Amino acid sequence: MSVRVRFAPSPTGALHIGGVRTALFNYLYAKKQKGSFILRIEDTDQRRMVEGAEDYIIAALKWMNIEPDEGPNSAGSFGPYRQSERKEIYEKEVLKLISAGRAYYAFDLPNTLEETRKAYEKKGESFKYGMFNRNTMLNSLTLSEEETAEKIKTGNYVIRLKVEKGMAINVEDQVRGNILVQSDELDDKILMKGGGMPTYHFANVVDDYYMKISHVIRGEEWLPSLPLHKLIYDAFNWPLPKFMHLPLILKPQGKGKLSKRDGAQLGFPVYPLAWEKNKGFKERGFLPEALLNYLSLLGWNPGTEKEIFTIEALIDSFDVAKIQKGGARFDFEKARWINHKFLSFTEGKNILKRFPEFFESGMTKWSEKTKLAVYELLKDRLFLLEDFEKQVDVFLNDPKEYDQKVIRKIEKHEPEKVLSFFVKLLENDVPTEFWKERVQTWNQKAETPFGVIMQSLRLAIVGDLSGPDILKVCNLIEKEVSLKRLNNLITYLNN
RNA sequence: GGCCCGUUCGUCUAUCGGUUAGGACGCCAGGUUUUCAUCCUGGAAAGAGGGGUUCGACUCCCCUACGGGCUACCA
Repeated sequence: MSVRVRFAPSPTGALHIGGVRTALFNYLYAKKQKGSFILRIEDTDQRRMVEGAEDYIIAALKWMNIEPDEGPNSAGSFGPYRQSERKEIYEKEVLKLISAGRAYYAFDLPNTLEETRKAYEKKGESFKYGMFNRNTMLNSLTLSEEETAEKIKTGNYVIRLKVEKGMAINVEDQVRGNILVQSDELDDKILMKGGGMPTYHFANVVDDYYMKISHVIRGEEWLPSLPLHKLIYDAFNWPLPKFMHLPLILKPQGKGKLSKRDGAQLGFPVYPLAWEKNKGFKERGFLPEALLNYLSLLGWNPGTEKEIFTIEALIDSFDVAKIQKGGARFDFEKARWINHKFLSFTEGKNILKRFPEFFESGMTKWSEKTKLAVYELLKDRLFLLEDFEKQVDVFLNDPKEYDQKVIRKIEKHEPEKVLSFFVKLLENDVPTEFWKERVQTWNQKAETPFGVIMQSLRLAIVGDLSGPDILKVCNLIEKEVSLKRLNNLITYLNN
C-alpha cells in the first residue's frame, strides 16, 4: 500500500510555525517513503473562516517549497480537497451510521445544553452528553419514530455518535505507543452539526478514509480525540491509518504553546510570510530551507551530531523513530544561527538573485558586480538577510557622528597628517592593495602606531571602529566619497 | 475538576542497563583580525523527587511533583 499523508489546516488565519512544522514532517515522511503529500482544507466552521487564509497557506507552502502533490490548487483524483465541498459524502456516510445504530439524531437546543453545562460546572462537575444521560435528552432514542421524523423535517438537529458503555479503547500511536481509554470517559460527540456541516472529527475520519490516507501525522493536541476517531473508524468497519502525534512547539519562555502573540512580544516571526501587520520569516530574511532545517530539529533529531541539512538531506535522514515526545521550546537565536550557516555556504550570486528585495534600497545605481562584491564582503556578518540593510549603510551614507573614544585615542598622534596622507593616496589613484605598504614606507620610523593609522582611516570612513576590512571598503566606495569623508573628519578635527 | 501525554545542561537534543552523561545554540575566556563581527580553541552548565527491579539504573516499573494538551453544533 502506498504512503499517503495529508496536511489538513483550517483556513482560520495564517499558517503559524506549528502548522508549518506539521506540514514539514508530513512532507518529509511522504518524500522519504516515495508517497504523496496531500493538502486538505478543513473549512467546516464557516464562521471562523478568514478571507485569504487558504491562499496564504498555499503561498506559504510554495515559498518553502514543500508543495502538495494533491490539493485544492494541485492535481489529484481524490478531490474535492476542501471539506465544504464534500458535504454529500458526509451526509451519505453518516446515514449509514444511523441505520447501523451507531449514531442518532439529537434535538436538544444549543442554549439548553449550554445552561446544563453551566449548572454542572457550578456544582464542580462536568456535563457530558452521552451514555449516562442520553436517555433523558431529546433525541431519536427517546422520541417516537413519528416525533423524530417530524423534528428531522425542521432541519434543527445534530447527529451524535453512540458510544457504547464499558469498552476499553486501545489505539496505537507510532510515536507514543499504546494509548488506552475507557469508553465511559467519552461523550457522544457530534458528527454532523446543525446546518449539515460535519464536525472536524467526522469529516477527518471520512476524508482520510476516502483519500486513502495511510499515515496521519498531526499535532499532539489531537491525541485526546484519537480514541474517538478509532470509534468512528470502527463504527464504519474501516481500517485505521497509522497515527503519529507530534510534540507541541512551546513558547521560548513561560508557559504554554507558542502563540501568535509571542512573536510580536518577543520580536520574532511566527508566520512564514507576512500576515496582517506581522513580518514573516521571509520578510526578516530567512532562507526557506534554513527555516525548515530549524523546524525539523524541533521534535526530531537525526541521531547523529549533524544539524545542518538541505531539504534533500532531511528527507534522506528523516526517521519516525527519532520523533521526540516532549514539547520543544522555540529558540529564535538558534534559528538565526542556522540561517547564518546557510548564508555562509550559499553562493552570493544565488542569494542576490533569489532575494532581490533585500538588495534594493540605495543600491539601485550599483552594478551587479559591485552588489555582489559588497555582499561577499558583508555576508559573514549576516544572520538574517534583513541585517544587510544595516551593514551596507557604510557604503551608502557618510558617518553622522564620530566615536569620541576613538577621537581621544588618535588625537595625540596628529591624525590630520595621517588623513592627509590617505587623501594623497586617493588623489594619486593608488590602488588600495598598495596602501598598506605605502603606509609603512611613509611611516618608516614608526612614529605613529600602525593601528592608529588604520583606525584614523576607519574613523573617517565609518565613524567608529566597526565593520569589515576598511581597505576593502575603500576599494568599493567611490573615490570622491572616500575623499569627502576624509576631509570631513579633517575639518571636524580642526574645529 | 476529569481524562490523556510528557519530564537529561538556560534552550534544542545524544544515550536504547555498565559512558569522565556526548553535541549544538546561547553565555564566559583565549586566539586570529587595523576594529567590530565572522572564524578557531577552551570553559562553566543537566538526568524533577521518592520508592522499587537489578551485581549495576538517566535508561525498566510504581508513586509524587511539575509541565503540557483535551474536556464546544472550534479545529
